Amino acid sequence: MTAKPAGIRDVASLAGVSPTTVSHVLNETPHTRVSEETADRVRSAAAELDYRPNRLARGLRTQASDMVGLLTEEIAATPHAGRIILGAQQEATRRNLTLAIINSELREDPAISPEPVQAFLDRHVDGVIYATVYHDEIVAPANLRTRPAVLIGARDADGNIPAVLPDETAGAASVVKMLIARGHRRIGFAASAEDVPATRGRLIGYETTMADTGLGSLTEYGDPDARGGYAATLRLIDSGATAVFCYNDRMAIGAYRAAAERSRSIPEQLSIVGFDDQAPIPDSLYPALTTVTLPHYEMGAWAVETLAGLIDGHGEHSLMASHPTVLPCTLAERDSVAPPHASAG
Amino acid sequence: MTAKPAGIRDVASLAGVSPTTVSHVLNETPHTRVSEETADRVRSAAAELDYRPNRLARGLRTQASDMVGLLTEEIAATPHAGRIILGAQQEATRRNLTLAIINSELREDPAISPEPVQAFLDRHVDGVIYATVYHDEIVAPANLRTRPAVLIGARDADGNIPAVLPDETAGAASVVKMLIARGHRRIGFAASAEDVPATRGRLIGYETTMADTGLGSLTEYGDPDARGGYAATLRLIDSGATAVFCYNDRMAIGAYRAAAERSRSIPEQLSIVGFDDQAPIPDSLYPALTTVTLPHYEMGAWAVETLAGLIDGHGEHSLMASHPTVLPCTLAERDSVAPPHASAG
DNA sequence: CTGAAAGCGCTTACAG
DNA sequence: CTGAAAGCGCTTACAG
Repeated sequence: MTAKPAGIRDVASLAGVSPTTVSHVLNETPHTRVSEETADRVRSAAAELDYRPNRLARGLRTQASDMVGLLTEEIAATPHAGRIILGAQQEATRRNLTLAIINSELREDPAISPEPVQAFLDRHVDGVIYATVYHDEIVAPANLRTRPAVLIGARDADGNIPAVLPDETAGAASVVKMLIARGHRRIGFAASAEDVPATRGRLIGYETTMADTGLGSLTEYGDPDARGGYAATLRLIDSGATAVFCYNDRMAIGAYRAAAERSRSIPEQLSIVGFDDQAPIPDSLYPALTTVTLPHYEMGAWAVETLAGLIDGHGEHSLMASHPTVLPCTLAERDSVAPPHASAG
Repeated sequence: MTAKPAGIRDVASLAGVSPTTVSHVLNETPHTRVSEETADRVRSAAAELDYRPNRLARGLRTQASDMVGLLTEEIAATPHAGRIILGAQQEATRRNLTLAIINSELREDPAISPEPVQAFLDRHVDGVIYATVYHDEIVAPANLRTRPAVLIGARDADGNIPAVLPDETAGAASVVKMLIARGHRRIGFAASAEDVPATRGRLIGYETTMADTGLGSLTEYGDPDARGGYAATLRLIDSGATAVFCYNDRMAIGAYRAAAERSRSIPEQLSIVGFDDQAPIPDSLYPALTTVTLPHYEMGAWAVETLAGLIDGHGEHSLMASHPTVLPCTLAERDSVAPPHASAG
């Protein structure tokens, strides 16, 4: 019963045709006419034997493994990595591709290490995705250029590899606009002084939106953690802010503490907004934190989709590579925002 | 220059030997004597051509893909999944295996879905790992039994598949022992009423250790989130607890709030301990939360190691399957524990 | 509309 | 100590 699984010749002999014909029918080879009757016989033979083509054998022959490699930079370092992987995996399954994963160490160096890439190439993956969340630009090793590739979270220094990034600036702008629509005027920003794309993008989004609306900006810097958010928020409250927009959710944790210390109830007396939608923070705070969700799932899916296009040769490669694709961050409204209490400012 | 990569025959002709010999040398085939001189020639030819054996071709021939599949149940649902993947991936790389990942949906049903397993089998993976964090027991689909398999986070209902689990009970016990060693007597447990292995194991660890030490247990139930921890801790404080051990870190967030509300400073007037070491909670709280780290990385690595053993046929399969392997949870001591203030109790 | 034959790049009895 | 030959399970020109 659990004999060895059926091969293409088993199907062929059961259907009374040649393996060639079985291959044509099952793969729906274009420009190949097979009579409907024959095709039906082949299909039922395949079904009866529960024939599963050996993907390894096919790969050897077609020089395509139907496998894509995802190289994550220090997967464990970011709590969001899971959603990138999930997006990539689901899109891969949708396209009948298998997703292989290798983790590489987090590195200061903006150059991608060639070893993990080589491990994928040895596997003859059809393409590779490199996912990072820390760099502006990376420089790809030579061996990565031998195959279709796509970047998540960084752009290619040489401008040859398509990349996808979250639209941090628009995300921050949407927060400020929402706060203004609710009636806030004195909107403080608890910024991070780290020099990474996220800090710059969010700060720009905040500042330009404030300026565009004729509002003065109110920025205090702190470390991008609860302690930094606490200190920055204290100063922001003392400067008369009715709403505090935090660089990230971790800072928002500290903002809540600062509000409690200054006896400001949230959201009635102080509105707070975070960024990242980093589980379990927003739902662990009381009231639940209004924040911004990063398009991690979407970036993962985009990467596989784009890679598949490159592999199939629809490569507007150069077009895409010159302008990184930017995916929207979406506002996740929960309970930490209300109109300002006193009409300050 | 970027001509097609060297094949085994290129190496063979450069070294002046047959492909057979190249294969023997490079794979160090046992029971095969090749003169050192010839072997050296082969190795330098391979190095010179930067020969990388085609793993697909080898797999077709040897009927082994050197690929293992990791099936994660709703990878995105758990913030810990990343470390399981990391452990599995690193152990796989160490063994020259490739890790493929497929996510399956979270299901109430304790039966593993056969489809994702089939997707792996079509790929001819050498073995599959099924990782879940929610079930007691799972029932494996028939197609999983055709290949070496290993479970993370659940045991096999039929007792045929080796499994690995965190030692929740011992982890909880170690917390209680530590608290007792610090001088606490009235140690409260903020428990969860959810019926999953983790809730049961931690409660048992708490209760038996208290009982073994002749201490009465002090348990309050709540939802396993910040709000639940808040309510339970309030009751625990009112019952005179000098230390509160929370079922998980999310409850500990609420415990901190409860302590603030009752004007108990942490850790001087109230010690708090969590469980899970769920980033970014412990370091986002002030003072930083002492908690328990789950062996996620280790379970991932164990799974690949065990699977590799099964694949190579060192299968004490049945022995292992009957008794799930249990890996220790380790105490992560930070700043939320101190000796009790007043010698209560 | 269908099939015989070659070949993808390896490994492995087997023979010498 | 070394090599010729077969074959893993497919796909794909090519021929008819």
